[in-house]
Amino acid sequence: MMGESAINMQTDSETLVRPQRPDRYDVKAVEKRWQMEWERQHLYTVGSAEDQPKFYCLEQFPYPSGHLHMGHVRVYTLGDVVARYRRMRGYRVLHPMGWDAFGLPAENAAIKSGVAPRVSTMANIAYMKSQMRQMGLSFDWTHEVTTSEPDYYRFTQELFLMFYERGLAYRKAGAVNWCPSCETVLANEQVEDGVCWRCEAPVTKRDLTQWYLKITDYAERLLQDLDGLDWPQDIVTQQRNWIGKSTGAEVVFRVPATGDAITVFTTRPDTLFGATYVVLAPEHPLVARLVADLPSQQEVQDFVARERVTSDIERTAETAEKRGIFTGAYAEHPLTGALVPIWVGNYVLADYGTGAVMGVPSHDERDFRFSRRYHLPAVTVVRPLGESGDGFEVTTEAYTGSGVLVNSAEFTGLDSEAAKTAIADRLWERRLGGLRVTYRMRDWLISRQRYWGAPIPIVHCTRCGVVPVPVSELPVRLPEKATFTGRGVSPLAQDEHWVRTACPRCGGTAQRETDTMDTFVDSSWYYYRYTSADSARPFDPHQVSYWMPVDEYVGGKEHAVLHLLYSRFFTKVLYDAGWVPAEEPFRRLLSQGMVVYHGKKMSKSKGNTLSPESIMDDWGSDATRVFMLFAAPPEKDFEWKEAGVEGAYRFLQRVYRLAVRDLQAEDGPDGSADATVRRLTARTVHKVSEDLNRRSFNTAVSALMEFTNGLYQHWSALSAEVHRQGLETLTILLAPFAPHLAEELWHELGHGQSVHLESWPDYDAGLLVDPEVEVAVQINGKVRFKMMVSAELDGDGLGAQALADTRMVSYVHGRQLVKLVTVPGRLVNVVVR
RNA sequence: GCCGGGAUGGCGGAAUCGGCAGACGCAGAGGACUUAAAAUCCUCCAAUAGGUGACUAUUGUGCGGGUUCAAGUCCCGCUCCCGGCACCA
Repeated sequence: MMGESAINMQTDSETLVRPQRPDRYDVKAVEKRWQMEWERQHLYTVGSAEDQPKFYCLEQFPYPSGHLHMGHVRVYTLGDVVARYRRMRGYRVLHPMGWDAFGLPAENAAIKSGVAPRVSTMANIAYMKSQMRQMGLSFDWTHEVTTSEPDYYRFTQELFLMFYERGLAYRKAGAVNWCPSCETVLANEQVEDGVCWRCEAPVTKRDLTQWYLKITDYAERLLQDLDGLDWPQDIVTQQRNWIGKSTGAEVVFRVPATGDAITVFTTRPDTLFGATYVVLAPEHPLVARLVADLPSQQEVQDFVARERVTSDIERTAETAEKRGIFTGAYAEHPLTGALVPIWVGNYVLADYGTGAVMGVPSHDERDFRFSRRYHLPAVTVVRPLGESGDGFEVTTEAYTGSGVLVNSAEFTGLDSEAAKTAIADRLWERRLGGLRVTYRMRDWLISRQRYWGAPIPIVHCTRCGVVPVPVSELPVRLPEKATFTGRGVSPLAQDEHWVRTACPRCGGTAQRETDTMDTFVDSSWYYYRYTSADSARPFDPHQVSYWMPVDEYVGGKEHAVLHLLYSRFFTKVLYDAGWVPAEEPFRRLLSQGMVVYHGKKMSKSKGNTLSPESIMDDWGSDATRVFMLFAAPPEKDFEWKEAGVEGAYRFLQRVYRLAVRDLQAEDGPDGSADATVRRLTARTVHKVSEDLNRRSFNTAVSALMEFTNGLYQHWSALSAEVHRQGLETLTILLAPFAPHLAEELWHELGHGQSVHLESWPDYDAGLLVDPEVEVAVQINGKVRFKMMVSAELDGDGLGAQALADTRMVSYVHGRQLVKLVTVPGRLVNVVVR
């Protein structure tokens, strides 16, 4: 109650402060009117004319949190300008929107307030959709998808089954990332600096049997195909680093005492003769067997147990000490036959390479420190190229560079590169290893112990084991009621009625899988569903082959190795299954920067949030859009400034006043500025088109401002025809940026049809160059004066005219002309001595 | 440590292929209109020195070198900032 009256008072005082004036348009009324009109006309529903070239313009769909934030306003504005521009350029444009609607916040809200996730989600969607309408975004809502609805997630489940059939979905027991705050597991991509990407709680480890998607099978293709993408360099690099290809060799160390073999991975097989010990990760499966009958057994088991409870952050910290313990067992060096001790060490990662390394103290910094601490021997086997003779010996720090091999039997004298292959070849001959490529990327863990996600369509039968739910029985629906405790197990597991089911294979009693899928699975294929949102299949193959790939994808950088990597993986699997025609989903990517406020990223905890609705109320959607576009290039972060929106608002009002005045303008006295303004008009069309093609929205807006300034400057000397032509061109060019004002002006200009159905203007290329141009005259590289010349004047003529200029005399007097450089239309440089 | 991106007036930014650095906007100053203010329209606005002045000279794109008739842009060597990865064998 109190809040409401406060809001009313504010509205009243605003009306008092800002009364309507004849020289201003009523932003709110104009924007509202056209939003309703566009909707009535279904203006942005994709047309049926398949003879036009297609353009798929996509922006990352939001999680329906309840309100749009400034980041959303920026992405959707950028995408909307692209979509509107392409439509006017004659493309058939698909510009859909939908909801990434599964996720933890809805479930956490349910725990707190008792409102069912689906109820709060749907309410949030309704509100955010109204905000998008208020922004004047040209979405085609007939393609809307909501990932949490059964008619979407049944297909998410079907895709999971397709992955399962192709051997790309599997269950595995192991230590997994656990977020104690979200009470669920996380994929590797979702752990950033040891903390949960969503809630920033430190991630711990748990031993669980979980479902994975085999993204590692696609590592090489995901890496290779990066080359063909029109993506920003930093995103490509991040993906490349994440995949982390590394070329080296596998080396087998036999354990004579037990008959086992330890395989290690190394990128430096050339240093093999310097290997003086072998280290296993604490989690390595061989550890227990190796120590089984040794006196060290208890001690080693204690060490392993201790290391396994240490968190990843602690264990992988730069400063972490290298701890290890000798197992008491020995392995045989594959080429020298020497017995080397087998250690267990905390610095060896279980899930990279083979989970075991060879220790080469002289040529690896970690091994060097480890060997010093535990007094393990070191042998120098690589001599740097600069060093002469055999005297070189590693003493105070490891030498990790390449060079010439020493102390390496018959390989001595080879350079490192040659030795890598020579040694790998020898290992291969002896069946003790060979060349090998590994990747840093791990398989994608998709199980989540939460309710608000797509149930994994699997049944566990006591007789048949893991059985997929037949496609005909999809969707596996979420139970409508659930008990939300937020305690470590999926709420689905507590619903006995839901869990109990019949085995699809034998009909016996069975239990449903109670984990749901990571929401990144939902968002890995939504852009396919958009093309045919009402299809009875996951998507219509004809629509997909027509629309895909996405021509322009706009989104945030934070998804560089999350959504953008998963979607590429999904697309490759769909391609292999013959479901889609293209191997890459997003041809072109525009990754937009953050909107910063008071110097910091906006967040509730920092208390520096800005509400889009109040800004749009104050200044209107058009001004908000124009400022967003004008303030900075799209990929850069920018600081939200009230004065900046005000500037955009002023610009739009200025355009409006120009139109109102020019509509009443008589012929100027002589039309003497007609030619100038015709050229300015052509130049502006050219500039704005070029800028939109290269996504330089800020300079496009500035060109529109210059155009407006030019029309103001010359208005009294224009014929009525040029007045009108200038004004109509300005209105059309403004349409993608400020759609409401453009529409209003277009109708004021007497047109009955929407400006958004107009074609993008052409221009006469002959008008781009002024007949007279100003060229700079440099003497020895310094601009000394300028002169007006005909634009056609060639280099020789230009040089002659510059030298003949009276102002030239004082500069060249008594000096010798060394060189004359001319750039027609731009400058002359006279070099004298 | 490795990888990527960046540094331009008081501020956001522009300069697309090596060719007049600072477009456009914000802030600021002045003028017009007004009883006055706001709003609007017009003009000025890198620094330093000189000149009443139109102007002239010098310096200037993080720092130091280089290539070139000409460098914000290309090359070499640094500094700092932002982002990503990081005991990955």
